[in-house]
Amino acid sequence: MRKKTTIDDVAREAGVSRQTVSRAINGMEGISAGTRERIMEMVHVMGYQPSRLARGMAGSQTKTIGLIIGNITNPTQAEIFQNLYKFAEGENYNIMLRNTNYESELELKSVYSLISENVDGIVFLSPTLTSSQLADFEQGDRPIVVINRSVSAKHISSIVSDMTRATKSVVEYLIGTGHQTIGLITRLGSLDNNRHFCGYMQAVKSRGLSTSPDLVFQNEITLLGGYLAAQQLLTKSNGVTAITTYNDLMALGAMKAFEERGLSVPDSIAVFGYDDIPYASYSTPTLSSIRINSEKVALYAFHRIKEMIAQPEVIFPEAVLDIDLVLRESTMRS
Amino acid sequence: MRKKTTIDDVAREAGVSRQTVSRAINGMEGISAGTRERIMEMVHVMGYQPSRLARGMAGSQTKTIGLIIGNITNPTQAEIFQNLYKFAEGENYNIMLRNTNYESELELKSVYSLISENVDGIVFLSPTLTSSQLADFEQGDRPIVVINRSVSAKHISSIVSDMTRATKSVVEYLIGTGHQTIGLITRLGSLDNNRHFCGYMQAVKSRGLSTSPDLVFQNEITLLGGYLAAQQLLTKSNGVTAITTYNDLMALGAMKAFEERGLSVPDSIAVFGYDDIPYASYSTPTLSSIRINSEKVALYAFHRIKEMIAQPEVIFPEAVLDIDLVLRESTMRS
DNA sequence: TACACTGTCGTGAGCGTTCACGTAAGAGGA
DNA sequence: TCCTCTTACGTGAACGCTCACGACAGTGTA
Repeated sequence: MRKKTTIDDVAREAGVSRQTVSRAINGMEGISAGTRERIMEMVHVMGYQPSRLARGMAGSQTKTIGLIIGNITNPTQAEIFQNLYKFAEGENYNIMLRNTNYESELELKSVYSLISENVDGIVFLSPTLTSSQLADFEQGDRPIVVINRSVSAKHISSIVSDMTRATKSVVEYLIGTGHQTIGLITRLGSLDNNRHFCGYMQAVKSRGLSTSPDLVFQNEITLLGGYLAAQQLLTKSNGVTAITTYNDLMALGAMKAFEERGLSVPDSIAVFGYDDIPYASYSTPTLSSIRINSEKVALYAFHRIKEMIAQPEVIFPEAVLDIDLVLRESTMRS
Repeated sequence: MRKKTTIDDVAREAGVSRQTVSRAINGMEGISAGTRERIMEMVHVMGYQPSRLARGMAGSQTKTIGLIIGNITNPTQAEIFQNLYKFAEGENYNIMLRNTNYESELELKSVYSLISENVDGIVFLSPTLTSSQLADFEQGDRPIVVINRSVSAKHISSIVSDMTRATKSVVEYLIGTGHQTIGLITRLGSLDNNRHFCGYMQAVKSRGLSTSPDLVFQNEITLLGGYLAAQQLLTKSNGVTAITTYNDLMALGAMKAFEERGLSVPDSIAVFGYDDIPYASYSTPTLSSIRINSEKVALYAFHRIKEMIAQPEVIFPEAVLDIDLVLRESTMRS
């Protein structure tokens, strides 16, 4: 079993002290250009790589940020992770992932587990916990960035793509193209806390359309969830001619249910998704959706968490990101 | 800034030594039931959580395994990760993810970065590196489990779902239903190392069908990759009536290209996917595919890596997992 | 009584870094 | 010459655990 080379090995070989090697590899001041070069050369030759564990122990930061994610198989969340990972990797940061399956208990537990992992900060990407739950709990002063939720609390900062406004636009668009009865297929959980539902209600009310519990269907945020919700919708004869869904997966599931019942999309029923996942432009019919710039979301989140780590006392304002309506076949009126 | 409670805090409060607390929380021997209970009570009250960093420093293991993944937005890889995460979480193991975008240089770099992270073992889930590349490199004696590749080397063990055999079955099935000219849409990279291609060739040759470079198309393992490959296929008038694809994403992309050209699937051209992602049963037409039991793959990989960590000298045999043909509309002959 | 053994607990060292110092040599000014 | 300041290093401690011991009481055996 070959021993790992340590900073002491390098120091001995280079004929300097441990601390000088540290200064060299961390680009600190108080070292001459000559010695730095000599040390870096030696580092390269010996294949020395500093241990993250020891660095975390001794230093104040671990250069690791935790990411709590609802479900990594969700294409949008996966894409945000991928982008976040890309940025983090570029600055030698580490991402420690926690997959919670949207279970609120597990999400809370994950926060503590990440803290025991000594992460510098936590990014929260899951719609499960309510804003007040997030604001309430003790996170040991570690900065938290919450994506897609407005949370106002110390050490917590938000990055939101305004789903309420986006959904309002969607519903208004559907109304504008002549739809009078619009159904809502959304995620499980309290509706008060559901930005999708809120946007829907705002649009429906402002246009004076009828709102009925018979138009709202909740299920899991998956293909199957959308499929089941749509089946349920079809059991009610409520005259729905268009639906807005919580995300594209639910929309695609719903479209399958409609197809199986011989209902053509968009002629019999129009379907509007959310997230604009890659499948949305490959389905039949192609799916209208809301485009989220996941790279931008990730970039903002990464910058924000870094800022918060560097300046723990500063309170940062909520960042709001643009979204775009992408119109495709599933809502085209012939 | 509230200080974290350490093992010493707990020891002082419980009136025992540090080591006794360690014995209690790690379920070690040499401690009476009474003291253990008293300590655990105190641990709970004080909300003590051992630091993974310190454990890693002091102990021989970090309880962390690295996972090198080609692309987390790929549904199958995401699902395998999710399952691996589930098993790992259950045994208080940590997964450290590396997303490589199939770039071979990044994959090699990731191995070293994971080693500097002091992981106990590495699981490799990406088709990019060849078996010999994997077998060759120095991993500092850390055990490696490679999924979907046969590698025979010390400290490296394989879990494969036999893609060669599965693809052979697919092509034989297509031939059995009357297809004479079968196209192949597969990933980029050398074909020698491509198990999909090998299975295809075995079937085609054994049945005495024509094999031509005009029947093989390579592109990225994505929806777009499949779409582009299919477009290319359509430029050649090669009489293809069925294709087998490297995965479902490519199949779905290809189906879109066929649809755009007015070719109906399966009547004009049959399409067979691979992986059986959730969306395969929601597309129009639904997609025939190969089902991989990703939970089983993850379970095997996790057990294997644990075995290898525990018994570094033992050489484990390759594990081969079953696969199933799932027949759906995209290959139904009317 | 003397001895070995077993169960329960404590002690010191060490993991590989960074941090807050201390120190020595040389430059510059009065 | 003496003092101060700056540059370029080195030194000990600390981070929070585990590991390999050592110690001490109680029990059994000759």
